[in-house]
Amino acid sequence: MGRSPCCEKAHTNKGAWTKEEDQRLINYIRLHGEGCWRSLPKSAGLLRCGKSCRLRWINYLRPDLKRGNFTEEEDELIIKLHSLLGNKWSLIAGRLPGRTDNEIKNYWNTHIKRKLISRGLDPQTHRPLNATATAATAITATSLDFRNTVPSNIIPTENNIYKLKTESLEDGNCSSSTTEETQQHQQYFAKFQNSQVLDLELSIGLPSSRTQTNDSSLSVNSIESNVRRQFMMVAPPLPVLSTTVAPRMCLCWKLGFQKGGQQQQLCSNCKSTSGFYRYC
DNA sequence: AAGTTGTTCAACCGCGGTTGC
DNA sequence: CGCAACCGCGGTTGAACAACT
Repeated sequence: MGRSPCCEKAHTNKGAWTKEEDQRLINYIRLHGEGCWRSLPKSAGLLRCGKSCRLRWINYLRPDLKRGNFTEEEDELIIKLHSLLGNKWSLIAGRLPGRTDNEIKNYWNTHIKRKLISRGLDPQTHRPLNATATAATAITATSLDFRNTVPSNIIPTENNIYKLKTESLEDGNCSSSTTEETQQHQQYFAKFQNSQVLDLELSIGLPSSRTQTNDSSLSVNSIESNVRRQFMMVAPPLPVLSTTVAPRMCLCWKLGFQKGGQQQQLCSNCKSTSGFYRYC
């Protein structure tokens, strides 16, 4: 025996909400709070599916919604977050107080896509539209977007750990060749080196089968496990961050919430005892 | 003024993970 | 343990409106 159905579809309204329906929903949530969407329509006297009530409240009626046009700062933050998270609208919305995932998704599709194209960038990959495939994969790896294949400059080591090949960049020379690919990699890494953005001893690791299935950290409701899952969602079954070689990565700082030297970037919110760095 | 095309965004749909029975 | 509903998410749709011809 399973649960009983949430609503009788034959007796539910669809389409645009009326002011009366909105008011009923607002009044009910003011009195009883959010949640229990299944029983809400009946209790509130609404001929709507619980799912529809939830959507209406979250996307339109919630009192903390910002409304109005997006600011330039919000635009840039959305672009930055999208380059890291992909189409994870709810995660992106979590970083923009007063904005909903639906609103950001619509805004992305109607405005930001065009904005990026006008800048000569692919809105999905954030790479130059005319970039070569090899250069693109290098950018992909170093910007921690693992949705594509591991590029040739990421070299496998033991235990499924992949390392970025950087030794040829330390003295500014390429020991193997001066191909266009290498030059592009050099330029890209040099940019990071100059701005002290990334520790080039960054390692990425493929999650082992133990980590994926038996690691107790995945079964507990910890932030660390959530972050692991989020990375995996962005990039299954591609690499997740490994902290075995100290990839100091604080997203507060990466997203522009913090300033200063790299070692000070790891805010207390981001540090975890297991060595994994949180979103915060 | 009327018709056509483009844009916006609220709402719906279907899927995957979770949870109650 | 398996089934079925719940919940939340991302993709898509379509009505309303604006801009253009």
